[in-house]
Amino acid sequence: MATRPTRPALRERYDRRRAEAIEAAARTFARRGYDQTSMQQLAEDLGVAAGSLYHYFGGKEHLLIAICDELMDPLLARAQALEGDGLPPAEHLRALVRLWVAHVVEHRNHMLVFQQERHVIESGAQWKGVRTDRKAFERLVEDLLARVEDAGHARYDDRRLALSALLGMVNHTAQWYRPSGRLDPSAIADGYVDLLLRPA
Amino acid sequence: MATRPTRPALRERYDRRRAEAIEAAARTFARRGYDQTSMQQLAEDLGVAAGSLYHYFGGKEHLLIAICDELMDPLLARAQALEGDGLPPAEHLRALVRLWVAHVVEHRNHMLVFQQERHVIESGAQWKGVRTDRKAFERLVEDLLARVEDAGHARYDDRRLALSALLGMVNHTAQWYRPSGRLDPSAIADGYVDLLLRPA
DNA sequence: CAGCGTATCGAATGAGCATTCGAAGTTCGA
DNA sequence: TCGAACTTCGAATGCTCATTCGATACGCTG
Repeated sequence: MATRPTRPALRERYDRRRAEAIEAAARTFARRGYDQTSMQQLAEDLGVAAGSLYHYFGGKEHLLIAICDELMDPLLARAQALEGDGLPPAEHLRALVRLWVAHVVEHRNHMLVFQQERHVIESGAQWKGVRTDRKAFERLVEDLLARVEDAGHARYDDRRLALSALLGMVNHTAQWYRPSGRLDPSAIADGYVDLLLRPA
Repeated sequence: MATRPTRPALRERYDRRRAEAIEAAARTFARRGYDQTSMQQLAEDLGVAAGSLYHYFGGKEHLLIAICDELMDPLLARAQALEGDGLPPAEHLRALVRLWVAHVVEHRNHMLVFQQERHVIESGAQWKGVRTDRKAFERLVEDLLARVEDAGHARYDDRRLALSALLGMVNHTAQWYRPSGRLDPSAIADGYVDLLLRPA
């Protein structure tokens, strides 16, 4: 069962193999669904025996948790880092949405899994961290929208509705984005921001 | 196996029981997930034996198909009916989004299942009808957005991006809407439309 | 190169599940 | 009321799957 090597020389390989497994799992879960994917299939994708996965993960659900953590942790961290840059509200919003869309696009398999398995994540103590991160991120966006409004860059009948709309459009991007598509992540983000920013 | 009674007197009961099963399945699939829900549990929810469900449905997947059909068929039908009303573009859009949000809210369990099982629906011949309906609906919205733009009610850098944004925000509504919430479906719809309509 | 921490294997285990089906019960229509 | 159509039952079937575990192989480190 999941034991990180004590010997430093072995950690790099351990961490790399573990990350590869998460990446492959995200890809396969996104395509076939979490429940429809057996540990056997996952192991085949990686070219190892099924039992070997249990050296890196306590069980199948740990893979799911790892996928969600890989998705939310860096997103929240980057969004929080942006807070310190002291940008004016409208520019801050644009920068945040760009960063966010880029993250969604970069991790679209993670996103698809996250959305598909919403019902699992909503309940269960092992998911508390993921839920907390998501709430913190949404809170951060909401506060920024308030500042955008205060600065006169927009006027919403209902700010929380504007927040939900933004969450919906950005997260939905994972469902249709293709790397070979017409628009790059920045253009997509700007298109969204243009819908949200208009002088009062 | 699924045989609709020939005797008219029995059809009403058959149709009702079948519809109840679909409704209950949508509720439970939305909460626990399709794969995590056993036919046994579904049967218990309905107060019947597991085997009895097979009198109404050929198999578990038929329940899923029925849920998606119940979701898409009436939505597409209502949206198409609206086309005949000859409304000017901006009003037409508002009417369509109101109808659409109301439908999503009314069938939010169906929507959640539809979204969660996206990967199943994307492939497989038995899902062609559902896929066709969704495409037809999206096409209809896209054409309407074009008319809105032509009429000078909005100007999008990229119309398909505006379409994706609208799809994202409306469909996302199923994830947060609560009947006891602050906003009613019309107010939600109007909030979305306000983001999309602005003079060029 | 010896030995321990590490990594992988792969067969075995046991649980859960969708589906089947023959029997028993129920309801309608004549 | 009788027979046929319809409905429900629930135990049996056979499969898939997550997980375990003892054995084996590998590779640092001293």
